[in-house]
Amino acid sequence: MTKRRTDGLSKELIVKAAKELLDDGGETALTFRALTTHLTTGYGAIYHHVANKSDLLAAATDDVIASVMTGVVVDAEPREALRTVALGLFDAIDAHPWVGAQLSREPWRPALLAVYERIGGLLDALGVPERALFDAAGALVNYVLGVAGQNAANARVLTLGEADRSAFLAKVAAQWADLDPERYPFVHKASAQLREHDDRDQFLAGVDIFLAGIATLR
Amino acid sequence: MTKRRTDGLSKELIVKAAKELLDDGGETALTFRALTTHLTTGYGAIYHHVANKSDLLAAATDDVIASVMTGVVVDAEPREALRTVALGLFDAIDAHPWVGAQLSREPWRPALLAVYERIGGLLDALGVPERALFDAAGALVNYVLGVAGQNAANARVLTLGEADRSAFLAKVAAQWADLDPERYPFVHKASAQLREHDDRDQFLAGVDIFLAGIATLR
DNA sequence: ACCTGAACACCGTTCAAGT
DNA sequence: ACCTGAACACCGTTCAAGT
Repeated sequence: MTKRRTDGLSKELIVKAAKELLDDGGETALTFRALTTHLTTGYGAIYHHVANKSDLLAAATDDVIASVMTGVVVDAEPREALRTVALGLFDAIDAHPWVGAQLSREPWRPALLAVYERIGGLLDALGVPERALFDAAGALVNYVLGVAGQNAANARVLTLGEADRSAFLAKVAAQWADLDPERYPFVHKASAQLREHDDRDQFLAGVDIFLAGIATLR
Repeated sequence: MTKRRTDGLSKELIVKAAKELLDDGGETALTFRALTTHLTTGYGAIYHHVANKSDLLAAATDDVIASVMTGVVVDAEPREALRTVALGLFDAIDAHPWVGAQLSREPWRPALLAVYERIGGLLDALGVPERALFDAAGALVNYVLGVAGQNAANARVLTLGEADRSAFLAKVAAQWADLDPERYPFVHKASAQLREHDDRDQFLAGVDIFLAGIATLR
């Protein structure tokens, strides 16, 4: 009954609106009701362009990953390029935490395909022998997505309730420190480092451990 | 109006029922309605023992991980024990795919704490220098959970629609093979290995790459 | 203290009807 | 072909009322 859209709707427009809702309010903010308001349209119009919510989330994820994959410069030598690509993914998922949960859902989607291609290609350029290339790429991709997803989960918790990162870390670190050193020697000892650590640095340290391990495959 | 429970309800009983629903029907099968039927009780009775659905999922996850951590034998030398623990987690998440999505949600929960303690302790026993221990443990835990989660996502897809694993892998491998070798040289080449690979073996190969990388930190 | 179940405020998705 | 919005079949959660 209200006025009809004059400009045509499209999947791109819907995905763009979905990304805005997700970035602003997290995964729970993406509802078809919010979308219809945002786009001043009806449910059917949206369903005419996307199959369902899952399809919409996947398309939004593809979008974010694709822009990382095309945006990152890789004219550096393979080792440095790998670190750059990994950091690019880390930062993108940090900026769009909802991507983290999505990536592990449908590994055959364009998003992950591009990631495998880029990382596999760079490992090849690094001189990893062909027989080990598939396993090495799989392991590295999974590490990158695993950490990034975990980090995104933390980011989600922070935006929801907690005041700020350092206060949150201090709280968890205090819990770790309070644990019985007899039963939890490692976690107890690690509490100080937990409080002070930088997620990005630790992520990169892991990438380096990986690359060092891969170097032994030669 | 129907007859009242005579035996008392408890959080343990609720968590047990939740695990059964999750194992049988996946994440979507866990609803409070299904729980009330399963336990022949009302909503309020459940909410009297658990705070909300998220709390219930976390408790069920803690349960699964705890039984892996106590069940796995670790009198082997550290390197072998690490592989055993990693495989135990992999198999548990494979058997309970819903755990995969949960683990990355609240890293300060008992479940992840126990994992960090075990893996950190074994890395310590392996001789990783103290300054590198925190980063190494973080990286390895994230790798293990990342792969396991990804694997669980695949398992979820398989139980939902696809006939069987090899048919599914063959389909995705065919898609990879069809890609333009100019644009996707790595993925195109890797399609044969994708079709034939064993998830468990590839997972262990990744753990070994990691341990090799960690060995260089000495 | 523990349990019951109607009710509330949401969801995703469908579909007859419009242009 | 594309869009509208009422309606349907679900959710998680609350809460007055019971024992």
